[in-house]
Amino acid sequence: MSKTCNKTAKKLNLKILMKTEKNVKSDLTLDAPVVRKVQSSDFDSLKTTPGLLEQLKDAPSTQWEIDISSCRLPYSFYNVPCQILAKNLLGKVLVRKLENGAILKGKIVETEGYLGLEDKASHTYQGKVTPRNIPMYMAPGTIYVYFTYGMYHCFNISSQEEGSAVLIRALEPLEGIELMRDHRSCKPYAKVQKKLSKELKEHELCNGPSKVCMAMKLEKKHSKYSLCDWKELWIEEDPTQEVVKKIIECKRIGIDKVGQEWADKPLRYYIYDHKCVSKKDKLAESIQFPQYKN
DNA sequence: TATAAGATCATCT
DNA sequence: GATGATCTTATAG
Repeated sequence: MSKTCNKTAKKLNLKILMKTEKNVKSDLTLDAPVVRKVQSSDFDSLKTTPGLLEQLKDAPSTQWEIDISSCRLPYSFYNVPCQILAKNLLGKVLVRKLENGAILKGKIVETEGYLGLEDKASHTYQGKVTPRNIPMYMAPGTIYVYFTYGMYHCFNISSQEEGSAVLIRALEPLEGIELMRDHRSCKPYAKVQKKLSKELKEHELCNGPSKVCMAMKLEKKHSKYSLCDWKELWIEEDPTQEVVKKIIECKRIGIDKVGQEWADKPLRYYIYDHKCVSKKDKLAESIQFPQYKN
């Protein structure tokens, strides 16, 4: 590295390690230098590291693949502010094409917005950059699936603002329901593959962010593909054209530790009175729709 | 219906 | 070495 580069890197507090067998884990596939640690204000340096923000590509190629995904929503749908996208996603249909050709569909009924750099609950708070959260900085519509609690995944979609994304928290199963049940019937534990104690009801198949990932077979290896052109996942309009009128806005789930200001922001959205929502907020419901008594 | 505890490990500090 | 944008089961009311 030249003197100038060193100086720049030092100025940015940016630590770049060249890719070696030793320091790169299997989930990192970039040939470019890998950003290992970046100080809070250095997210801008992402743009100057070649290849770092490039999406993975695997577009539909057969005529059938092109045909079945021809109704996918375009880039312009995702290229809007996070909170708008989170609300607009309600009522849309998430379509998953498995490698064996099976199709799974679910209507999105619950989402959460993570606003990016300012949002204390966001993985990208203060411009933090790690190998895991890079998809949040990528073009709107990029898939971000992360692994959590030792055995679960959560599926997000990047939106317009730097580092922002929408978490998909719940779906209403529409198609491929028996397959979803199969995918959900085994515990996610790596070693103890026990069956669940009871048969899951339809509304229990995707009523939580990790349940969505289990049912739809979404894993972290799917991160960095785009909903705009990946052949295995996309979003469509609801063919029934049902208008989503009653949207509840309330605080997000499971982020109390970040402090009241951000924990309490109304960034969770769900379709009122929908059976597949993971957790209803009775207080928010009674305030926003007082005419419908709980 | 509500709450608590335990599972389990990649990721980050 | 600590933690977590969760889920399931058990228990209490």
